[in-house]
Amino acid sequence: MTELSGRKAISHARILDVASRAIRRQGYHGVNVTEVMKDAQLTHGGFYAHFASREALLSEAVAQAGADIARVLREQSDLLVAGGASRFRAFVEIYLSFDHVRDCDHGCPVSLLTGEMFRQAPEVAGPSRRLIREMHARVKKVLPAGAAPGAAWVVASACLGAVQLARALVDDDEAEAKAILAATKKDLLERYDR
Amino acid sequence: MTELSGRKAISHARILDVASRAIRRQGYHGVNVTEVMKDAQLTHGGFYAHFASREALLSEAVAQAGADIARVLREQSDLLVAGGASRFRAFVEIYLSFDHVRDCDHGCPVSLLTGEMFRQAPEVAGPSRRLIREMHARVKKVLPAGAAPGAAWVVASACLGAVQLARALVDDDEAEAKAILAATKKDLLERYDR
DNA sequence: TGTACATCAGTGAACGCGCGTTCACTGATGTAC
DNA sequence: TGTACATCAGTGAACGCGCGTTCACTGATGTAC
Repeated sequence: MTELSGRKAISHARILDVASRAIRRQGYHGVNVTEVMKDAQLTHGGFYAHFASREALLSEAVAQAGADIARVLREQSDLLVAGGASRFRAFVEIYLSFDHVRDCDHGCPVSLLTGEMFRQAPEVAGPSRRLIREMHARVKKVLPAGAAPGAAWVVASACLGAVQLARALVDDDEAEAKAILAATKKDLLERYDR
Repeated sequence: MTELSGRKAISHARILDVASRAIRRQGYHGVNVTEVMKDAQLTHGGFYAHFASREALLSEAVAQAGADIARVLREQSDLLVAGGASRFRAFVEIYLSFDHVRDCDHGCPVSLLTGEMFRQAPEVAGPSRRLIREMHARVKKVLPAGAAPGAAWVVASACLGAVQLARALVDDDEAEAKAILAATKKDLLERYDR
């Protein structure tokens, strides 16, 4: 079993943390072994004592990003719910927030990687698809009981599309990016929040 | 002015055609100068007589892909409309078709590139954003007159998200991919078609 | 109509750099007795 | 408690390959007279 407090395990976790941010900010192909190791305060030579290959790193980094965003969504959602919001509203407010569009490093990996998933090797595509299914399950859980079958996919599609479009335009026209988020938020809340 | 029937112009168009398919299938970073030139039946040495740099090619290839999909949508849409469909229904049926998910080479570049747009250099991001705006305008044009402001962004987001999710899952679970498309199609038609 | 010359599109070899991967080695930590 | 040895995590140099870019050259086309 992995000795979680061992020196090597600590390095491993630090590499993964760095990589899970890099893969979100720069995409699958933007992850650079040398750069990741440097950011984790190590030299690149030691990389292969931790991972069998760059692809193995990508695969673990995707999973790490998924665990990250699950925790963040849970924590922020709990806060909003404590303030009186429904679970559904909390999800929508967080996912379609301007901060989420802006802060790629800690954003939802589904919104940052889905467009490239079908181009990845099986070893990387597998864990990536898992994130999509987790997001789908998350949405399903917060939807009101009477929602149509398929509603969770509809909501997930809307959120994913809106965040991606906003991100693509934000540097060029911030107001338009915000308008996309606002329109989608309004639409989803009117239809599903209660 | 460009002599469109000249030998060089013909080669240029062939390179662009190849590149506009490659960029959709393989993404921005997947476009390889040597490979594109080879597929255009030329040697890679001649590339810089046609383009100032690889990025210049990407920029033109994006625009070419946009022109391509505009034509395809227009043609296919006219057929469906001739068969009795509304313009809105035609758009939704085409965009959310299984063929569109499968045939990346000739698919809508917005669905294939949006996730990576914010990571591109300005020279490439500019023409890319233009495609998003064209898609938005296209949706706006086919929406019923009374639609809420922002409805075009909502519809565009839904279509974009659904196609991307379906593409990411189709190799793993074809039925699920089809279910995503069907749910989104049904939802959009119920809300906006008449 | 023919000759000489200039221009043009494309060829193919080479260059340089980045990056994934390998490996001999070092210094620190742990263990046997 | 101390000594000798083994193991472990990380270092830093090097290798090999892919790929964007450059360039001298070739063969074809166009032009002047």
